[in-house]
Amino acid sequence: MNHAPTPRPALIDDLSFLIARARSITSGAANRGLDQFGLKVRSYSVLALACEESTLTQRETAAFLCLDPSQIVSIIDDLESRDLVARVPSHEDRRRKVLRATEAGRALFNEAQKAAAKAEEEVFSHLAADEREHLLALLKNIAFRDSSI
Amino acid sequence: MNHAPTPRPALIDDLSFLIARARSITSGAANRGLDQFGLKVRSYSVLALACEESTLTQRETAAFLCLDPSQIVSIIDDLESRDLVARVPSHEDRRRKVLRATEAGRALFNEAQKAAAKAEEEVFSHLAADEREHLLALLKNIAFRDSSI
DNA sequence: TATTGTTATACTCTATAACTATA
DNA sequence: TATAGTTATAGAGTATAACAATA
Repeated sequence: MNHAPTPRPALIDDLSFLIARARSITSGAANRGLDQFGLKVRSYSVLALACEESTLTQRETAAFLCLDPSQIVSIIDDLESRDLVARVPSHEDRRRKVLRATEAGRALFNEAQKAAAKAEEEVFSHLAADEREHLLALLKNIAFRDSSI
Repeated sequence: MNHAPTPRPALIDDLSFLIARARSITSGAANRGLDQFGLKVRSYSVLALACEESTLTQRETAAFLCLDPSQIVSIIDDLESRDLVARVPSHEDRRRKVLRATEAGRALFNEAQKAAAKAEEEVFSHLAADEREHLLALLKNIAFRDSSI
């Protein structure tokens, strides 16, 4: 006979909960570091993608950032009004607009990236280099498990 | 037709970005699993804490979930109106209200937990048991690095 | 007919200040 | 004076449907 209460995994051992709490902490730290550049995590991420070698369309950018296509419009509007990124129409398919960072956008991103890295360093300071590598690999497995990336 | 080259941005090696994307995926999956019980990740988390051995006050619950104390009120209002949790005033300090799950709350949580676990299983299915353990430890280090928990 | 970017809208989440009752 | 819970409110984030231009 088993009258003991069913063993119940506590919330603190729940992966989803820990990811949610870690996200709250890291995004808060990143936003504080990015504030001086007029950026937030989302606009910073869009700018980062626009600075990459293989630039993406708005649709692809939205998918990569887990945003709805409609959400990305105002973010790009803001970045474009500050001459940090440009919407470049594709001449193969004129519906598609490729995101490309301007020189000013790249310059700002270089500075913003340092600030973001510094802010994140506080959050991850307890982890050794090999632990961060391992965490990176595990998270990539989750974040892109359905993706071909 | 595939106009876009496979995106390989540096952002994909950013721990904060990966945590944010993983959170988006896991919370989406959890919310879909919890919907049938009239719960979301946040109300589920509050109910989970109310079911634990050492119950918390509203203030402590909010801190644990990285919520503002004001945000927790409506969540508890909802759970209490459905007779899933009770606000129990502390007789030592009558300002404090301890959160306690009712029998109905525990019963619902038992079912909801199974659904949440099933939904999360899809997200973490690529990870072996030892990888999940390692991820858990690493995330705990980040999520509670300033905490005494 | 389907897709890209866009607009509009509504809903949820987050952050802040101020209030009440207790200490 | 300080703290726990609460209220009100505004701003940020998220989700959905519909539209014009293009394929």
